[in-house]
Amino acid sequence: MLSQAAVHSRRFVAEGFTAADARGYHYRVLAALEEFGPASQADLGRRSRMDRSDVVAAVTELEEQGFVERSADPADRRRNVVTITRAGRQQLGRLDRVLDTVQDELLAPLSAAERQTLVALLGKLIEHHGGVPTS
Amino acid sequence: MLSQAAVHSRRFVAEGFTAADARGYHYRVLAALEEFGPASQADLGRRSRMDRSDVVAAVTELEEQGFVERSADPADRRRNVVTITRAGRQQLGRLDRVLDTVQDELLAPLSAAERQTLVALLGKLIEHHGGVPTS
DNA sequence: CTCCATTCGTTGGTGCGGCCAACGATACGG
DNA sequence: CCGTATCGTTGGCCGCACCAACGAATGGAG
Repeated sequence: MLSQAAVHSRRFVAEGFTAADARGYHYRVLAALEEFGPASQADLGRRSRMDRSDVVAAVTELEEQGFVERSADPADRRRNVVTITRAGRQQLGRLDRVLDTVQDELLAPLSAAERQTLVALLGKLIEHHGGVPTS
Repeated sequence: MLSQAAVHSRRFVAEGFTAADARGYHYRVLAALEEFGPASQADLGRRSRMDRSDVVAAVTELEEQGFVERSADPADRRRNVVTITRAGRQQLGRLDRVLDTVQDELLAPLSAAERQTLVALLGKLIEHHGGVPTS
């Protein structure tokens, strides 16, 4: 079952993330900022498939850690423009490395060809169900 | 990413389960009881990979719904023997059908051969990471 | 037979991910 | 100008997974 495999995945990811003092939401926000550039929080939510309220919490925490900056949007005073900082990019790099390691661990029993096949199949599933292929 | 696909899976499963007025923990307990017969709660936890405390809650709820019965074990007074009832078996059947439907939905974009491949690959992952292949 | 370690059920708490409702403030279209 | 929509924010809920601690009971070592 997919959920079964996902449990192990989750556990590995959680391990690595807590070691890096971060959570999934943090990574998603940072990744979205790096990929699309500064954005409003609502945009971040849409891009990262997160609820607006969860974006608020994540951005606040990232701001406290100095990984992003919040500033009012002069063009639309409802919006906050969130920008990734230099430190944020470094953190993102760390988390990326964590994910790479985790993925290696997770896919350890599979050959390179099998990994490719698995990724392709999962990609098909995600795409079909309206997912955003986040690498 | 595996987690990505799992999200959709989770959502589908959750939908179906809430429609059937059940949760994942309930299904796991019922399935374990059906497969291995009456068992103590600690055994259920080991078989279903659940924490003892979560087993307590699940069994209590299943008992309220009349799907299982709790009775003291005369041979070991620390234990409660949990038994699945007729109604419980019916509920398990319903949930099994729900899962079948969900799986079809989830794997819709894949051919039969692809599904088989995916299942095989995931099975490999789960087994390698010490998982219990729960169908 | 007496301790000691272990097991069992139970209670209560933590954390993460995902979601919803409501709000005041702002923006925008008719 | 007024209604509608969007944005950030607060606060809450649920499900899954996990941990710590407890009293009661068991079982093995001495």
